[in-house]
Amino acid sequence: MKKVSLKDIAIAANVSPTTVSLVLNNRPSRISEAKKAEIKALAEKYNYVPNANAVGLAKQTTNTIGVIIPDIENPFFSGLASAIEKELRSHGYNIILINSDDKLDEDINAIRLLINRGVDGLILTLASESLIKQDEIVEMLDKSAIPYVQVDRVYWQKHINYVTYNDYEGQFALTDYVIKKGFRRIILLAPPAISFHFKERVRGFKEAHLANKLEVDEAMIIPASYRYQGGYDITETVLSLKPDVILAANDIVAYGVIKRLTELNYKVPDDIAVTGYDDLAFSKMALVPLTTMRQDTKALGKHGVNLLMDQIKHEKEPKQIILSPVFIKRDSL
Amino acid sequence: MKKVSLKDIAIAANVSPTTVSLVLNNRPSRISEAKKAEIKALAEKYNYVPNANAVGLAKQTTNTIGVIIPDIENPFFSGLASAIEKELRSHGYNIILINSDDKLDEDINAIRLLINRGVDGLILTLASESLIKQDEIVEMLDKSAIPYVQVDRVYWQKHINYVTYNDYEGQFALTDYVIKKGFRRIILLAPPAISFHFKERVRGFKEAHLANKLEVDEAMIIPASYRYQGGYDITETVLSLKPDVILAANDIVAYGVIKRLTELNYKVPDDIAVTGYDDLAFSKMALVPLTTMRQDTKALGKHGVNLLMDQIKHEKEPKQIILSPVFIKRDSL
DNA sequence: TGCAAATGGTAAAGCGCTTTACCTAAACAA
DNA sequence: TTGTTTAGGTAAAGCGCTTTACCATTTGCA
Repeated sequence: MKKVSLKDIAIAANVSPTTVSLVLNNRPSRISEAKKAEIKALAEKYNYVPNANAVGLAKQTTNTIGVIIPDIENPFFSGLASAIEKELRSHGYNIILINSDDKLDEDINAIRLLINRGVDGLILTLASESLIKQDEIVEMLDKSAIPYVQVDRVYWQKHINYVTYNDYEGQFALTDYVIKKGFRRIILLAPPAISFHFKERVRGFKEAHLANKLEVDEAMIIPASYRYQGGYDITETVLSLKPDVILAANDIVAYGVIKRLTELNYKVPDDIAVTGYDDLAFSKMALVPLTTMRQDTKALGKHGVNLLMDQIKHEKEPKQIILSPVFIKRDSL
Repeated sequence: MKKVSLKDIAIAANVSPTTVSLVLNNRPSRISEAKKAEIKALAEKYNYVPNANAVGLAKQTTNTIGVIIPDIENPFFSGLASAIEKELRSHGYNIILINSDDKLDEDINAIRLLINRGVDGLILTLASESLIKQDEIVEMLDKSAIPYVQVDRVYWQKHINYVTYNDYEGQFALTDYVIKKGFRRIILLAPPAISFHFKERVRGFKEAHLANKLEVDEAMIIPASYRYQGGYDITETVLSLKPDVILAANDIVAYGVIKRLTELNYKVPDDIAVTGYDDLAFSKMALVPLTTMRQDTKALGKHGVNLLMDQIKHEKEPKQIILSPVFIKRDSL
């Protein structure tokens, strides 16, 4: 029942361990095809699995990727985290996942810790406030010489690998749709003002108005929160603006809004329409199925991991990926 | 920026690597307290982190735990999986997670694979059908000499570590509550007949009737499914039994039932009441907040991991834990 | 025929740690 | 004085793999 080692295979094949290693790793070498086949067959037969610790030790690699996520309780990020985990696992990597609580200090500590732990790469979705200390963070990362990629929240720097969604395009599409539907008192419950997404969402909102020859009322743009409670709390205030539709920063906020609207005896979408953003998995089972822009966390995770693998395994040039969200029509509008 | 090694500490402290290893691992040894303190201080100062691969290689351990889960799409199991992962991570372990699709063959393959990979331990929630081949599976596990624990779905064997919830107690409490509320046409949408939980749930259901001096109508006990679609599909059939309350096997099934009932113009709970089982996280945000029995996946995961750690690190006697579910009153009844 | 190049490998060091067996000097006992 | 403990360490092997430099043969070619 003992595990077979590379040495065992070597003995069985009557060659040196070197040869077996070379063959099984498909290294360029001058081993004859016959021996190669024989060794591979033996490895297969004995169900040989390399000892990851030994490989890691010899190669000076930990087989571990550090992942930093701002808020694992948020279904968008938990979806993202699990997408990243699954994808990394399929590449044979272990994961150290750190929840930064959307705090800059935690981010910096976490990055230090992960570098110190000797991770082979980093996948980062940093705290909103990290934008301020962007330079410092980038320097720290670059100096470590550890490959990294940014996901969802990105610094837009050309030497950094990143993948994110096109906020401008998404918010434009949503707003345009609403305007063409005839709505005129449109509230944008924007992401927090310091967030990575605020600017482009607002730009999309405004340009959609201009494209439809409508004036933009700045008062209708309200930077808010990403949380359920935030949507719930702000709803009553927003009502004083007499909206006929509320474009929430994400699905969760939309649910908060809908909950409060329902309590206040407004019917959604008959009295006031609401849209979300993200298209979370449970949106179909929810109180009111949500009209929203889909941002697929699987895609984000997959591309993020692929970018990192390109860095680690092939040392490719940095690459940037900007995905397009997809408009999803349901009942909330 | 290079990582400090044990040797570096040894040089700094002017002792041998052996000494450093002994001290930092708190091994029984004859190193003076003064040196111990000095070495620990240096390790701290230089931010020394042992190379996991080297430790693993020397100790002949992989620092990896295998986890088998039947259906990661099911929120109960995804909650369980993430609880287990979090807990294992906090103990410094890596995880190989395998989704068996609730299939016996996949379970057996997965167990083989994990043993072969040399995992340090296993956490298992096996396929329902695995009950049939219980002996074979247990033999395979025991022969491997790798510590393992069963979670949620367990074989009730005294030499196996396991943690699960008390189904009898939960179903009794729920049924009793319903009866005392005055309901009489009570449907039990039981778990699948071959499942680990069927028997005890049914027993709880029956004994609650007896305790209230009511006859049990076997026709009202319907083995069903664990899935949303299962609940949805069976609802129309069940209506011919003129129920006034439907006790679903879990929350997901309850949502399926409620969805279908709503489509058929029944009001929940006014026309027909519905209860769930599990208390999934999103039950609060749902169409109808669900009355249910809470089975905390965090607790399950935590106890499971702790049991395993007891085996691995302290070689304790096998232990069994049976948790009590908690009744949660909401609006669906 | 003689030498370079190609062919087909292998020896051995080293990755960073753990662990077992051993060493030396001082303290103590007889 | 000599032998025995005790205190306080250390040397060195080994975990399973990768990798670099180095061998032997055989073949090709002038």
